[in-house]
Amino acid sequence: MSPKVSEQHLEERRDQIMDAAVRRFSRHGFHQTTMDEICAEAEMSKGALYRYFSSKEDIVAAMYERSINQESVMMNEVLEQDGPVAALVSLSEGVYAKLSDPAARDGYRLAVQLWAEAMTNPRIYELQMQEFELWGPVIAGIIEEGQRRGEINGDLNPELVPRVIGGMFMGIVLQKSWDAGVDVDACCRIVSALLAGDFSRAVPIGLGTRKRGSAKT
Amino acid sequence: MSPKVSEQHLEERRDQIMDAAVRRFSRHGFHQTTMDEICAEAEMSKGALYRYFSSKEDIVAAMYERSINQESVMMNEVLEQDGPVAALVSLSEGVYAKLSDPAARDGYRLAVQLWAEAMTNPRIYELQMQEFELWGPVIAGIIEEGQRRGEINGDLNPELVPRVIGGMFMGIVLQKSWDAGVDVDACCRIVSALLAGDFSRAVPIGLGTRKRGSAKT
Amino acid sequence: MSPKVSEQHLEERRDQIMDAAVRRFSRHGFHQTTMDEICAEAEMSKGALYRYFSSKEDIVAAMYERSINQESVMMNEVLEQDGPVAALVSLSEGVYAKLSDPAARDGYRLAVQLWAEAMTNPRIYELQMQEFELWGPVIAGIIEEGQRRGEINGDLNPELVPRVIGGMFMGIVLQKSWDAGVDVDACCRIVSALLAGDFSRAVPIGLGTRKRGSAKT
Amino acid sequence: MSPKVSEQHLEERRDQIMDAAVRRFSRHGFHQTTMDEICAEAEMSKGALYRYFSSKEDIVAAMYERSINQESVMMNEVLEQDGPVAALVSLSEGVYAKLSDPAARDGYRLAVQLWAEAMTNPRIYELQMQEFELWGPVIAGIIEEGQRRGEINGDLNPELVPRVIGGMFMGIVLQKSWDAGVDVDACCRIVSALLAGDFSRAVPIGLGTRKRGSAKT
DNA sequence: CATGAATGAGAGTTCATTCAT
DNA sequence: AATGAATGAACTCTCATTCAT
Repeated sequence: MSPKVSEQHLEERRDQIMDAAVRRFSRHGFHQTTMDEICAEAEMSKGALYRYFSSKEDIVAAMYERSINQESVMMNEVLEQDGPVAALVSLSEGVYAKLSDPAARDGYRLAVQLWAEAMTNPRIYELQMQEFELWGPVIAGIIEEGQRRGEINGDLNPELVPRVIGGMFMGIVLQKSWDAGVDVDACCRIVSALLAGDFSRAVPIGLGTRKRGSAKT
Repeated sequence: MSPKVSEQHLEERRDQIMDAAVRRFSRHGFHQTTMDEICAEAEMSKGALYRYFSSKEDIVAAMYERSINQESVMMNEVLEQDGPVAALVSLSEGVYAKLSDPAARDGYRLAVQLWAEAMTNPRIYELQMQEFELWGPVIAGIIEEGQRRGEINGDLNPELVPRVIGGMFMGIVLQKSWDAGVDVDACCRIVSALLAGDFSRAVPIGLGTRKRGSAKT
Repeated sequence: MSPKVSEQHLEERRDQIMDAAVRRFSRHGFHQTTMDEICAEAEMSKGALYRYFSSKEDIVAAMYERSINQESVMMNEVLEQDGPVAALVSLSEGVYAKLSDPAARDGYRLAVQLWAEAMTNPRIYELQMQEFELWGPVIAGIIEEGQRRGEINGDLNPELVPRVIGGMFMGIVLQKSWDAGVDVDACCRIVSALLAGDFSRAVPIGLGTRKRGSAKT
Repeated sequence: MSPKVSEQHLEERRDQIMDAAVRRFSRHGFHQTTMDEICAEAEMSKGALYRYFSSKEDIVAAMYERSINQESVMMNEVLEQDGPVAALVSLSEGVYAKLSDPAARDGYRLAVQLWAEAMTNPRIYELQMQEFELWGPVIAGIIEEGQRRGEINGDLNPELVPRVIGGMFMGIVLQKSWDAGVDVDACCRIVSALLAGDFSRAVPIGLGTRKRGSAKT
């Protein structure tokens, strides 16, 4: 019998390390953060840390796994909606809303660090792709449904729409990472307009048919 | 012996170094690239390199300056168009077209590296913002014009539309950096549809007014 | 609860640890073996191990003591023989025979590790000398007897003959440690020939006095 | 053109490092010696050292190569002799004579360290075998010649005689490493006696034929 | 008695930068 | 101007040993 140290304790320690690492990676960068700093931030000795993670890369991999788990849980909630376009907009709103939360800052700034890392590190790349696979097919499915219903432009490749929609989000995350002052809610409204076909009309006049702006009639 | 090295020679040497650095940063990452590697790639000694750049960061800064100069030249060309929406679409097409060029790969992969770097390095951050300032106001101007004409949704904050449109581009760059196989042209068509209000309609019914995608009638 | 753990239990545990350590030291080297590995091999916790031995060096010291005890038992058996040369040969045969046993491999490979260690570690050195003292005087005694009888070259320093004979054995052990394929029995025959004055004759002519090798008559 | 730093300078630096390493390895052991200590002993910075050797193992490998080169030069000198037995004895005398030189102490103590290392490290093992290949075939050749002439016992496997003769030397080296006081010259005389069939005679009497001891008649 | 989580000094190695030539 | 040898602080990771449970 091992003396205490439950499964839970073990998980807590790992979380403690990951949380510390998120903070440092996010604020100082992945490569600029030393293991010593993570230890200090986690209030733990080096030896202890290495008992739970065998390398810096390992910590990052575990972070991905943790967030993939959390996201896949969340995924199933946001889905059911009136129609494809509404689903898309609602999905976006959910996702952008989290960007507004100051508490999420470390998390999405970390993401940017890891995007760069994924370019160069096959293991991180693989995990990044796994995370993408969580969202990509869901959005692609919505698009296909929308195209069947005639609500979404049928000329567009449904496989690639997630790349554009996801890309839009990534781009906003990036800018929010640079500048906490970016008004994500307002950005989200622009995104929603784009998705709802409400951003522009090629020919302005026509008038009566649909009025631009918030006015309904 | 010539009394001084010509301005031109100096510029050529700097370019030679920057080109080498772009290749290494792009392929191996900014932090993973050593000065030795840059020297080897540039076929130059350490001493020579340090004569032209006083640090790794300095090379990156010079890269930004170089690309800012190039882009501001290009800027003035793409502008004049029939109307705001057409201008937007044309701008996008120009910009995405470059992503398709395999020769540009090192360049945009470098960009991703620097985005992460800008998050933690004030000097890089400043330069990144300068680059953004090149495009942001231009797009904002187009949006305002579009809103005046009633062609673009007047509810949207024109200051933030560049963030979304630029963000979309960044997101595609990121994904193209990860996977060279991404079909950027097809993505661009999706972007154009979004910008042209041609992506979706909230109400599906075929009113005949606007033709949607492949749908007949 | 029993008031105290039996002497026997204690000895068993120590043997269990030493056996595990022998295997690891032998296969991976003394310095390359970690306490963790010994624990794993001994199927025992770190805490338990440290209850029986207070350091890595301590384990090695105990190993020496154990083998010194075993050898001194064995010593008394091989001794009585017809004459000094026969005794020497018989002693060698006994000792080399053990090298042929694959089960002894870990043991003699460990020895090589410890020879190197004895060079720099005074405590190990002391133990190694103790082990030598087991054999040295015995062989020296045989030599002196042989010299008295006129069977062994009287010019040779009897104190040093054990060094040469023992050295020969060590050298074979070393080579067998490197290459399990070495034919120790054949080597032993060479050793016996050397000891019996049967290796060479300075003058080749077949004087008939002593038969050489395969030569008949 | 590189600025100074001839081939010779480069070789001197490498020697400087190897010499320092020999001293430390020999006196404190291979594993107990840190790179810092080698640097200090070589009066050189860590960075400088790593310019010449990319790892601790690399230093050892270079040492082997250096000594293999030196030995193979020496090899060709000692060879020609009156007959096989004389050649053997002369070879031994040459080799043991070097052990008596106090200046050689670091070198042969290092050897012992590496013997242990070779057991466990394939690269070192390979080099050790290479070194053995320098001597082994030479001695084997002498033995075969001796057997042809009837001067050496024809029953003995000539391939294995080098193992025994070399082993004898290794065993003496080992003991000299432990105790600088060992009288190597006297040991060498014992070795010579063994090789010359002058160590013992199975049957003591016979008398007149050959008298034991230094006396000629 | 036993456990194994925790410690932290220290190992080998790297690399941006300097500077004598 | 150019060279590349030299520097040494800093890095990631290891491991013998301790001790609360």
